[in-house]
Amino acid sequence: MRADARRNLDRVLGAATECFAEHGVDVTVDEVARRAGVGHGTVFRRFSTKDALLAAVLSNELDRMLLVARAALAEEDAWTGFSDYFRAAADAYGRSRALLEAKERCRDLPQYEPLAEAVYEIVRRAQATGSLRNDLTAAEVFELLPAASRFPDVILDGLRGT
Amino acid sequence: MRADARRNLDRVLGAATECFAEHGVDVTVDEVARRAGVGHGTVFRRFSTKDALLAAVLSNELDRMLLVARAALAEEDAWTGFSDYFRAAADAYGRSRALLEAKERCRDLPQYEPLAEAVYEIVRRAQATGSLRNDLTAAEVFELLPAASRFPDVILDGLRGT
DNA sequence: AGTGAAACGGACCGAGCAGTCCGCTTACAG
DNA sequence: CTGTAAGCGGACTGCTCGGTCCGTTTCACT
Repeated sequence: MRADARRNLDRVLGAATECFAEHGVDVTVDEVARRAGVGHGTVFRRFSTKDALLAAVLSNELDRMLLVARAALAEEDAWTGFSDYFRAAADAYGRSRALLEAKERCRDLPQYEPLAEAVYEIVRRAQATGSLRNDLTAAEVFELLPAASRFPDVILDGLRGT
Repeated sequence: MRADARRNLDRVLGAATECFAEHGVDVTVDEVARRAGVGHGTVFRRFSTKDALLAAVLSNELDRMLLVARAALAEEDAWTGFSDYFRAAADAYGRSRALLEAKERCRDLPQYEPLAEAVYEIVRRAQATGSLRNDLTAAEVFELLPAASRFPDVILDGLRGT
């Protein structure tokens, strides 16, 4: 790959990450291209559709979350592991509008399955010790993330076991 | 106003309420017109822009919420009043995507100011008795509504005072 | 320096949408 | 019953946006 192509690819991915985070999934490809300092034809050469560009950005986010999830499982205290991961995930949602709006889109990504499994285990473990209330499924717990991005302490208080 | 015009106006408002609730603010005017069983020219004769149509629908929702808020203030127990209103509001958010997506749009409506005042008083009263945690402003409390529409009990647990 | 392939980007296309317009239809007063 | 103004709806316009194409530029290897 030519050096200029590589540089432009990086710029496009960076610009897309920022644009999707700030303006959500409805941001135009033109806006991404402008921020990257390239023509929008260049964006479409690397990512055949706007959806492919979004998928690439989401993919990076999921990769990062998977690392955090693995670290949470390594933590010996179940509640500490859960709340660490929960706060990190809430923070990610708070930083990116796209993550909120494209939650559904993430299900098709290859990273989704392993992340879902790790997260399920984080929740199961915390519920088994009684530190996390057990009247919610793992999926339900993570539907609280948007709210938790603004007020993590309130939500974590609500989630504590009896 | 002619009888057929009146009937069509009602149909359009009803269809718009349903469409905005189900599909959010991006639903097309054509879709609303189709559901109402009229041409879309008819919609635009009554509501000069799509935004005016949305405003009319949101207006109705705010009217309903204002009644509920007044009832909550009439309740003698502060926490009961608060949680009654909070549950009702969460329920409204759960039923309507438009309410979530157009929260900002509501600020310009005439009903907003009186509703905001009533809601502020509901929160202030509950915080004064210590039943509602007081490290959040009224506005912040109601940022939790989207999450509360799914899991009211979790959120209310998190909101209870010490 | 010269050359060929890779990369670029803006002109262009088509779809979908908000909003307009006008010839046709229909309710209702007299 | 009839005249007419209110009401109707679909064809049309203008604009935005995703995606394509191709003439021009740039890289990198010799």
